[in-house]
Amino acid sequence: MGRKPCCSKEGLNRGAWNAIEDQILIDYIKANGEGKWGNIPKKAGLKRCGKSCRLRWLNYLRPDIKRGNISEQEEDLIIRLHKLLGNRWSLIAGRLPGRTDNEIKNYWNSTLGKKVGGEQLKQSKDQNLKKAKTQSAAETPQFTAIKTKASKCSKFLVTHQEPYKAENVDSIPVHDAKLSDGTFSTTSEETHSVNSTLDFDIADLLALDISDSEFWKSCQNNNSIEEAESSGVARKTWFSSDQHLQFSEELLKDWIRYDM
DNA sequence: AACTCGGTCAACCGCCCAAAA
DNA sequence: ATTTTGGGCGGTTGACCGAGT
Repeated sequence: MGRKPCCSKEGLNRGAWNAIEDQILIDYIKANGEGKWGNIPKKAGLKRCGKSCRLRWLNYLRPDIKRGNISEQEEDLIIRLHKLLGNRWSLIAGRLPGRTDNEIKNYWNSTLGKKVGGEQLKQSKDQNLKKAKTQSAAETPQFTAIKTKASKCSKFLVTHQEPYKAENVDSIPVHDAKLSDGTFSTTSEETHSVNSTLDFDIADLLALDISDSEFWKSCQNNNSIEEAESSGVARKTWFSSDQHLQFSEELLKDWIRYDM
């Protein structure tokens, strides 16, 4: 029943890699490039499963890997992205050059999770105290993090969750959100081309949208987009006439690594 | 010195999805 | 259209290490 394993486990080394195995793998990938992981053990003469080779290379041996000493800026970005994307470690890692999903996941589980969890607990206690004191109407969260399952679709239907009543948009079709060259499909001049290595998916789009919470809140408070705009709150996301998602340079710089 | 405990992190596991057959 | 395969992902495990007793 179920899938057969990626390779026969018999006669294969397991556990920690040694320096000789590392060197064999490095030499092989330098000569032949990444990919075809299943063939590597046989061709390189490694007694390792292909998956194990892939993992060792991607998480440890790759030359562009940054190790340890996660800076305050990186930490802050991880926290913010985690708030938006949940445990989407590979997506989060994709915004942190040189960091791997495994490293970020470990860092979160060992350090940040507790830190953030502790702060959230404190904040929620403070909030409850405040609520009890003021007896004010419960503050309903308008911009909750949406946890999605990883999707590699190229076409999405994004349900619009913002209180954006002025145009009465219930759903925004986003066509060909990621084209083969990594750009967005739109005719607008406002479009920014993004680095083709980015894996833009539904969570990214939602994350961008949620990031504009200040503007949408202002819309709700002012009951119109025009008043929100004139009140000086910067708008970071919008939809063009053909209903393609657009986003400001400011927002891109904030969240996304990109090439202009 | 010996032991326990908790934190860290590399590695493994099983599942999922898309591409290939 | 269906099955198989390869690769990617998040969750979990277990070895290792340092601090505390």
